[in-house]
Amino acid sequence: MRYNFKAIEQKWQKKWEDARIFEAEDFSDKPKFYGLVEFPYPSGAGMHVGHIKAYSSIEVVARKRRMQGYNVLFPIGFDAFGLPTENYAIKTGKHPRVITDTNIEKFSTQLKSVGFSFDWSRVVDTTDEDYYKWTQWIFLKMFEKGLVFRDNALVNYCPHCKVVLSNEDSQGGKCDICHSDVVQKSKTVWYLKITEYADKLLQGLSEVDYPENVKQQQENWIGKSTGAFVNFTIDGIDEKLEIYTTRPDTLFGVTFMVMAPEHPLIDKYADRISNMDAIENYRNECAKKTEFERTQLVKDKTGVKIEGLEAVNPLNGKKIPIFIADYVMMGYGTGAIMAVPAHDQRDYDFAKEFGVDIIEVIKGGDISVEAYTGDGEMVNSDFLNGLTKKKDSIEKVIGVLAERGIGHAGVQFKMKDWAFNRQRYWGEPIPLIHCPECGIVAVPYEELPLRLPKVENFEPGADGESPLANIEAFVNCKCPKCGGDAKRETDTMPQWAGSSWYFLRYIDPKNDNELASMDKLKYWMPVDWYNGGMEHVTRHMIYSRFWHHFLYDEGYVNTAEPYAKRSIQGLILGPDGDKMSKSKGNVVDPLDIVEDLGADTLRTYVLFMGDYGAATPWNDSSMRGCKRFLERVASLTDIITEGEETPELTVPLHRAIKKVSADIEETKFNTAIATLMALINTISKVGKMTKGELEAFIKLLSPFAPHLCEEIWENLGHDDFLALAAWPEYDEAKTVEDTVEVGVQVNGKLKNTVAIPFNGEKEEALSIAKADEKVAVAMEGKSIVKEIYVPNKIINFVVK
RNA sequence: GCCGGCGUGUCGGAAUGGCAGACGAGGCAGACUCAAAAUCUGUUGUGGGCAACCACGUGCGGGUUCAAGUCCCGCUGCCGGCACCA
Repeated sequence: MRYNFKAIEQKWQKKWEDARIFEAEDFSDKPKFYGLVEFPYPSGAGMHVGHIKAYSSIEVVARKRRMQGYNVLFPIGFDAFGLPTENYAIKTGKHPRVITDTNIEKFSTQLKSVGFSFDWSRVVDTTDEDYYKWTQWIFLKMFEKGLVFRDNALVNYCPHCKVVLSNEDSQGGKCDICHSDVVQKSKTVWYLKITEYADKLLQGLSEVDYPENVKQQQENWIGKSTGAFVNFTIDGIDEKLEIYTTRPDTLFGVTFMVMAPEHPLIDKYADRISNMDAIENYRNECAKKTEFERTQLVKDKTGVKIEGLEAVNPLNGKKIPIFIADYVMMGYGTGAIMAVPAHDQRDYDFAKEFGVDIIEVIKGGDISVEAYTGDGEMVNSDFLNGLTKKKDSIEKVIGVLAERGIGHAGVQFKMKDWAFNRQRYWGEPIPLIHCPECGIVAVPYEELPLRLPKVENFEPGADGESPLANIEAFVNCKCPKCGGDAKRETDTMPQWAGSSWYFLRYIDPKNDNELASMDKLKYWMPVDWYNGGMEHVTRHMIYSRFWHHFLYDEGYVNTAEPYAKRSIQGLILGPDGDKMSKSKGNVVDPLDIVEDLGADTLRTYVLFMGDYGAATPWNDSSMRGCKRFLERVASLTDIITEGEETPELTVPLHRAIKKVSADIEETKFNTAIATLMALINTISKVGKMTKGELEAFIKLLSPFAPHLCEEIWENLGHDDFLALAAWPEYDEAKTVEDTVEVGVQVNGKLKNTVAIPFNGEKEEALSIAKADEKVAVAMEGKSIVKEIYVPNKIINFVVK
């Protein structure tokens, strides 16, 4: 058969679409499989090779599952709210709606040209008002449950994008969108209380099948620590200074206190502080630093002593100085710490800088050199003296603190609440109303969706206000509670809102009454296998697990965890080994490859190019090798011979079925394809194969190169779809030869290989090995000390 | 600093403790061709040897084992994440 990929690919894409064979059936007696890929942001640039790699994995699994008799849901949609579209709208004057529709159209055409077996009848678009109605609905449910709150606090702010960012959106102190340095700004913003779910998000990790590094990264991000809250007092005032510590066992070693520069107690007692000028100066300096700069200087501690206030250690009544220093953050714990220089390196550095006492309470280190953080005998510590285990000391001291009412055990999380509003147009309007009488009031459910109003100008206001703030018809409204004049919230939700639940909508995309029906959810959930990128582990994956846990608690979904299994694709690098980027000019356009070499070659290559999880450079000639392979497959129709079986091919074929089937399950696509390449090499040497053998071959290849395989299938006389044919089975007995080649070693050095009966007896195997000339030469004149025989693997003679 | 992961030919990469380098690319040689491309065949870890063959070889040093790329200890380099988190 000649391999005319262009004609073949167009032909089968049309046939699949016309026959609607990839549309999932709700409810069915077949076992279900829900395979999910991260839906794309429909940018104007179109598809990237990274999309192809990301989608090809679940594509292969989904195609295999269909052939294995599963009812498969493999949907696609568009995560279309976001800044690039809005910025493009500002630049061109086109409406984001128009831009989004154009881009979705473009993406759909491109995705179809690669032949992905998506269910196109369930497409969701997060910017569709029938979709974001439910995004707003979930938000209101959270509001009802007290998970939405407003607070004035220091937030991450991107001066370039003029927008407030969440912690997840400003990792490493850089804006996730434009990569400018983020600054800290005091602002009143909306938060979602994700921290209330921190423990559940942590616990849930034990019941899902995620790669170990993914779990670890989430654990790290959540950052649970256990310790104690302790109330120090301020001398002479009826005021407590609460701190959080993981080392309450060192309480007798406290020699000073440190508060974050922004700590509210400073302003409260400003009149008692004699050096407010110095303190204000220091605060100003800190405010000027970016988050990044503030975390840079690890060794050189700065700070100012508060003159006029002294703290009292609640255990021994000792008076100790209080400092402010920027190594203590307002956003973690209570914004104040007890400092134990003898047993904490940061406190040690600070104490050395400021000449504060260092009191050893745990023996074992040399505190004249550095802080000691290990275990040891407690000293200078009253009732703790003599204890030697940290665990025991902590337990005892927490008991005493509780007894005396000055402290208690507690946990802290590094994860912060989710700053949830953006001063932007192209997002879901936040369905809340500010009423001068009633306060914050929810938009009634029956008024959802709260639609984005038409505007002319998408520019954010100079004072950091959302473009919606200028639309009077939108802003001015009646309070749903009291009926009086009120104003709408004008900020919109962040980009991550719509993607936090989209996988639920695929299950019931046209439901007007609920986000998805419970019956359908019970049939399809959880997602059986979700593939995506590492960059979403501490963003989208955390957010969507949070929302899903919430929906589970409220009884709207049937599982706590949304994703049963997660896999990660590695980056495709440019041919030069650098990350692909327009500025470097090393970007590969997948559509060019579809045009020049075909979709089947592209699909096969992105999975063959290397370890699926690793970053791999692009290589054009290596891809042409995949094209050559497919051409050889096409030509197999020329060597078909009559008969049931080609004896020389039986074992290689059964082995390939076993290997390819197993490799796909482990995302080892590269070795699955390599197995088929090796098999075709064997077939070429044999020079002939039966129709049945070719059918088995193309079934194995079809998830990777479906168009070509369908064409061959049709050529072989079938009028049904190969995509729905049965996945081949292997016979374990046929995966082994009667005889096996095993290596024969003398003192661990390979001397030769010999043919031994499969699972042969030791005596027989050893005598065959000894009869081998090279082995005999190597052992000549020596006596055998030990004989090792591992059936079908190795023979080793230890000689002296 | 802490937590992960990795280090194998010219390159991408294979190897449940059991014949290191599957498969692909690239190179070299040959066939076809006026020629080139495409295609096909052979060859391709390093060193030595005309050869059969011999020695060496998975970042470095040690260890366990009949046997180590794989397991253990120490070091080193790279990648990713977290980070004055109290």
